[in-house]
Amino acid sequence: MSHLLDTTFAALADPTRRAILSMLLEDDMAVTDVAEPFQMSLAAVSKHLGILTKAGLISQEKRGRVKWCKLEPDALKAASVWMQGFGQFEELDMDAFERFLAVELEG
Amino acid sequence: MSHLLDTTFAALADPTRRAILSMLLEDDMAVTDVAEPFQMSLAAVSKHLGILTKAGLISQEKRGRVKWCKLEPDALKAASVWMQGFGQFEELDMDAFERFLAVELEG
DNA sequence: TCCATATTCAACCATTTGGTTGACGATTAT
DNA sequence: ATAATCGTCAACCAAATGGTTGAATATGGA
Repeated sequence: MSHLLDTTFAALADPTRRAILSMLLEDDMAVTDVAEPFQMSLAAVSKHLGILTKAGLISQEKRGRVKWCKLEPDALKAASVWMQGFGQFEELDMDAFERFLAVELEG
Repeated sequence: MSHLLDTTFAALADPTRRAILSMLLEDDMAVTDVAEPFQMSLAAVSKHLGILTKAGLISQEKRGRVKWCKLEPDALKAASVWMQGFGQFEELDMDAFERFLAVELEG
């Protein structure tokens, strides 16, 4: 079972985290600025950013006293490949899909 | 915020549920047969199937005393469209993506 | 130096999640 | 009619999740 897919999909399951990813699509942001539009504490947003970082969906780099958050879209590749296998809605990359299933079943 | 994406991604975050989806890719199956390869109780698998059903990823139809489980791949469409927006790894359907972001931000 | 800003940490809390077990209802077979 | 099979339900449990608050750390500016 792929721990990678576990953490990726779990990270994407939360609406706050998806909103954060959408925000980072436009530009890199500091933690404080990421937190601003949300009605929860800074600490809570910081936790969400930690989860996104652990999932590899973003990276964080500290410059001075501010920590910059940057989208890492490649991290969605695994999940995307997995999903493609189930859809008639987009062209099917069956080779990539079966490679992935194999990896996941092996563990 | 899209409750649809919440439930879809949450459903996909569990390895047992992803394994079930892979099994159903080959053919429709009865609940008992779905449960057979797993080392957990039938009730636990039944719960997983309930979660997949609620997420729309599978459907269940009772014929006689056996309940058949069937993959519903279209349910992945929303999640797939959302993910496409973040990838450089596949051709970008930016129109569909922005429509989706709009829906999600409205709520 | 002293204060403000940026961020995390630690402890705590309520809710959800993923599992168990045993009893139960529905259906089929003997 | 009785027994076996299919599947769910209800109650329970431990662990994970998503949030809070207050203190702590690190850096930058006056």
